[in-house]
Amino acid sequence: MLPELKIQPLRCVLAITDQGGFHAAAKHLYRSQPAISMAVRDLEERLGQSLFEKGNGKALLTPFGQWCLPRFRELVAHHDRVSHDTQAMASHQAGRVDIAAVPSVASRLMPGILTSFVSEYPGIEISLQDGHSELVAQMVIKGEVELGITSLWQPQEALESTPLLHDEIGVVCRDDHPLAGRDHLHWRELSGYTLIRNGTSRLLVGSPAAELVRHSSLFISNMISLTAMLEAGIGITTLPRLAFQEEHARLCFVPLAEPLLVRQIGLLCRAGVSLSPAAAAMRQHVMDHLREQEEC
Amino acid sequence: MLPELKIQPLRCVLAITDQGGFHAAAKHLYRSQPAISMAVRDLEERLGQSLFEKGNGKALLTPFGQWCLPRFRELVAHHDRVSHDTQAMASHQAGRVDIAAVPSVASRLMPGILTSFVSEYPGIEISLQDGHSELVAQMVIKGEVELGITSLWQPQEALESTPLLHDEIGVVCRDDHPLAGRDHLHWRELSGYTLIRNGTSRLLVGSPAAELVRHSSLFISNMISLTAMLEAGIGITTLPRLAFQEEHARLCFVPLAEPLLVRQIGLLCRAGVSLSPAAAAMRQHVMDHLREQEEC
DNA sequence: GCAGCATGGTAAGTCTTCCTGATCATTTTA
DNA sequence: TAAAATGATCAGGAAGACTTACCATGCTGC
Repeated sequence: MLPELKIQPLRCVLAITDQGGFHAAAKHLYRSQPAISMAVRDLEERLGQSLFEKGNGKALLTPFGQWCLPRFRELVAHHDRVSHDTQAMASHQAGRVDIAAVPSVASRLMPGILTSFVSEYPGIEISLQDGHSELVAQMVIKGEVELGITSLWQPQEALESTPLLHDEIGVVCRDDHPLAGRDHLHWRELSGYTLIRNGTSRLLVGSPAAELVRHSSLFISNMISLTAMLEAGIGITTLPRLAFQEEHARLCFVPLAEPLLVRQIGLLCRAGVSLSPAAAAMRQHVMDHLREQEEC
Repeated sequence: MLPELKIQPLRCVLAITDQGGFHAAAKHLYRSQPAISMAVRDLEERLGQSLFEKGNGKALLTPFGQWCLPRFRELVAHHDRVSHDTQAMASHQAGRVDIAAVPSVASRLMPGILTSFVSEYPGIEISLQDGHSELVAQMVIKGEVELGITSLWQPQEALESTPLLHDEIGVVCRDDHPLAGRDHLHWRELSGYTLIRNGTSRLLVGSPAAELVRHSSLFISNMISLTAMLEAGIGITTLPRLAFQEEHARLCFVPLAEPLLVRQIGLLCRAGVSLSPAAAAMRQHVMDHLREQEEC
């Protein structure tokens, strides 16, 4: 019942009126003039009414054509808008990525990654939030964010994970601590010192060093409080190297050599659901960026 | 650069999500299932991104697809709206006609014409205004109205006229006037009576009866005033039969037989410009209506 | 007045697009 | 495990759209 109006013939009508003739329209649309004539004739047959006056050699709109013109113009404009937006979205010139990352990654890695990303894809909106590793995984699963960067704990059904880098665990203490200055440590050397647990301490679980955390009675989750404690010389703690804030002059990081503990940092996304173009671009960018950095 | 999005493939995408699958969409659109697959694939290639998840046997939108869906839906809805409105306008189910007519036609003929017209084309808006014959012609020329119904004076370049009916000129007088009751008159019989001129008196110009109006010293343009004068017995006048209001019981109309004077009532429209669908329908309706009435 | 140049319309041939019918690979259901 | 249903793929044919070439008409300038 409803005739299917194609966009091109409508564009022809607009071009004819705007350019003032069939020939001019043809040149403007990079078509031959008969193509324009035929498109118009076909459209007129579809509508059952003439759009242009016949007979006189000029291209004049009929009243019906005048009535149609603004509607056609609107529809074509709408089409072009959708086409343009869709194209931009598909080609990573627009869009939005929501990312979650563990605090260490968010503060140490993301700034560099995002700097180059925004310069490469200026149109993409980015939202970055941090949370501890389980929270990150949960947000990805629930779809609150498209990408998560966190420690890879155990493989989960609903998640697809890509390893990004290894982050070694070490001991953090004040620079006047007896252990400071060593270039590596055995876990047994820590016994006897006050160990402050933190959110990353569970990385020791399952290793010989788990013994240490069992005997620790201090737990500080907030990183700022933790560093304050360490700077005050209250005790020592274990941290992945990434989580260690180098800008604290009085603190130093000593890798744990025995057991050699690393946390695997990886990129999470929902399994089975493909990413939005913007997120896919971000994922690729993160991987490229880290691989590049590794090579340096 | 901008890909030309055709409406049908977009409709396919909507149908797939709404009907919950390619097969269901195919049935819904009266197409074969491969047609749907191919339309989607083509669209995806055009956009450079997938709209549906691949691999798992189900039709699930990708995030990009989800982003596109509402935009596609809007565009298709817009298309259908334009298509529907255009169709309605073209098939006389909607639209607008502006008409001008001389007062006699507006009050005596138009009511009957418009009654049947509005019942046949309920969607068409109508505007009717009256004015003397030259004004009607001017309004048509200026494009203020599309159609005019008036006395055909002299053919004009810018106007295309179609004769509709003949309207004979006669004498109007009070029922106790010596001339009342006659079934026709010779112009000479009027001499000696007080003749009141009116807007239609110039129809006598160029005929032997022109002599009469030259000696008349009363001119009344307003029809209500004129009839009041006639009812008061102040004098007689000449009028086309259509302009004679039969509902005035004390007035009677006597045709002028010598000279036999008629005014030609005709339909005017601008030359060289075709009518809007609604106006074309009205024009046809007016002609049909009067031809039908003539036959009765 | 007539040649030359513009307008748009028409016809035949070619190329592309779109659709169908049959068939396949995979997953879900009984 | 057989059967049914999903979507993907391929070959062939119908329909559309575009191009080249030509025609009819109206205006313009000498």
